[in-house]
Amino acid sequence: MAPSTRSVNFIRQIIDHDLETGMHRQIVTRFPPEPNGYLHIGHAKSIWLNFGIKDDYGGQCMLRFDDTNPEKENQEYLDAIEEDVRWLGYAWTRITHASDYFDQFHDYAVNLIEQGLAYVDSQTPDQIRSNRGTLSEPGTDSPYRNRSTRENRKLFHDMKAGKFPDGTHVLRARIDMSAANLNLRDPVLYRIRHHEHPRTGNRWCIYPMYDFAHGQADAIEGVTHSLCTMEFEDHRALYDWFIEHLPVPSRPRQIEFSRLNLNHTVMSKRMLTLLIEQEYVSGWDDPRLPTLAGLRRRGYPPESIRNFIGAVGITRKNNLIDVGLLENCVRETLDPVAPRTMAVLDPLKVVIENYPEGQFETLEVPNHPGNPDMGTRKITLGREVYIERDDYMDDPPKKYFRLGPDREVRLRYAFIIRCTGIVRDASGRVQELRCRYDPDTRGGNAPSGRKVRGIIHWVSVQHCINAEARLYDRLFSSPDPLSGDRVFTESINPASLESRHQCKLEPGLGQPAADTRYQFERKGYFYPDRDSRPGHPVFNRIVTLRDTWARISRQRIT
RNA sequence: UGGGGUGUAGCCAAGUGGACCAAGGCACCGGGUUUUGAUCCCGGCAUUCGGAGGUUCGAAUCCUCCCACCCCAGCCA
Repeated sequence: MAPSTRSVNFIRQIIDHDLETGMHRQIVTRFPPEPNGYLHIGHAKSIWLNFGIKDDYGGQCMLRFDDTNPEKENQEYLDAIEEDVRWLGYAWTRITHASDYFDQFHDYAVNLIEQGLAYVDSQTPDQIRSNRGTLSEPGTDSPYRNRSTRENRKLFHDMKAGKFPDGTHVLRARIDMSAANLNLRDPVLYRIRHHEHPRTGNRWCIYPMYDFAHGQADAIEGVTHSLCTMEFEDHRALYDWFIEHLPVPSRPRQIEFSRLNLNHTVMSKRMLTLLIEQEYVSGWDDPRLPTLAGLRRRGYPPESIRNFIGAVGITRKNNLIDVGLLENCVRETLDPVAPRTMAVLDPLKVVIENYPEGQFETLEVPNHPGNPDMGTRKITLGREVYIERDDYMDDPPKKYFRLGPDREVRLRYAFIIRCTGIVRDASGRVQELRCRYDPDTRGGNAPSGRKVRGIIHWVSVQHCINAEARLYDRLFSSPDPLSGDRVFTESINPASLESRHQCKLEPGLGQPAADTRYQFERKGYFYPDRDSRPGHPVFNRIVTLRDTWARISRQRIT
């Protein structure tokens, strides 16, 4: 982005101000995922924001696992999250866990009890709910709200000691049951959960709620700006209440921004989990998913995701961003660096009748037309080649520049050929093309001065390798699958994955370079999948090239 | 009918009362270059900022009212 167009998002403006006024000397942020699922591109926004601030301001950023609910969290997720953050290109100052501070949180809770600001409530969950009131009516005080400090201290101690079953008591803050902000109606601080925790094992049977853990963890870590998404805005009053009433070591400030929404996909962990469990997709790293693991497997370079987030920006507005913008970001990062190669995804055999049988010739071609530094490679041409099936039409429409009966086209980097015959199978389907080539048109321009508009890619029948290509498209046909009253899985795009098993590739692709995304000329960017086996390469299509012809032919139809 | 937010082009998004008859990106529409219908390049794309009033010499920016959309009633985060 040019300097003149660069603007600073509202959070950085706040930080700049806090630095100028001397409120802070160093900025500390944190990225606080709950380890109950894999990270997706929405998290990338938060990661980009928090770690980006750390990097640009010479500050600190913690990777903090918000592990306050042992029933949903596990080690697999902890590991995956670390890997994804690292892959995205960020380094944390420290890894921490909310559970690192369980002792401290407990002491804070006792502190509130001593101040008369917390009490043990022994109502049932149903009673608590119905006594909370509604959006427009105040709640009702719990009959246990006025227990003595002594009694509360004892009960809380017994909760901690494991003397009660789950759900029998909770510790609540004593704030205001008639507050307009529901979060202030005596929120639950601790609940009993006889459940093993991935890190603290069986040491605890009471676990703090998010609201009671998050801000205090921020304060303990010296977080200066606690950045979270808009749905926590109503919680800020509670966040501040704890900070004010507890002897915390610092005073963090919560600032909210809006989460990222992408069209033609779903982002919520609940929906992603459902797609995986019901096997609509193959797992958390299915290349159709917006998870970081999925995007990584698909072939998205981390840089392209960072650029995308930067392009989208940080605001407080609801948004639904066009996935086309993401696709544009990959193309933009891949175009200058991806080595070119020719690959035929849907092969149609062409026999060049006037090319001598058994004869081959080698052509030296550039790996990147715009960057000679990327070198050249040698490819082989012979009498038989494969071309793309849709580079031939029996009855070509206007503006179709490719092959048709008695039409000419250039084989990229090689000769001009003319289609002189069509071989069909019993059903009439084109099985093979017979062509003649003009030996004077090798490589450069035609001596006759003849211009051929169409250039198509090809591969030598005798020299290509067979491969599988997985062509991905958006997972949902609907731009906003969760809207409307249909079940969201009904709008899953049946063509979101198309596997082609008979692709013909240049032989060099048998051993693809490590971590390299290739451009299959005219077809898109491709990345080797981990399902590849010796003799059976598998490539994922990251994204197609921009395709003006597809647009023109679409217009013709509509 | 309670509280909290947000409204600038099809999608994002700058703009923080005066050089705004409003940046930039994506998309879209032209045109040029091109042995990828790719890339690249040039041009077009809001007399108007959710609406209506008002303050001011001057308003997208301030005030008033109205409208629309989003979030909140887990012992989830």
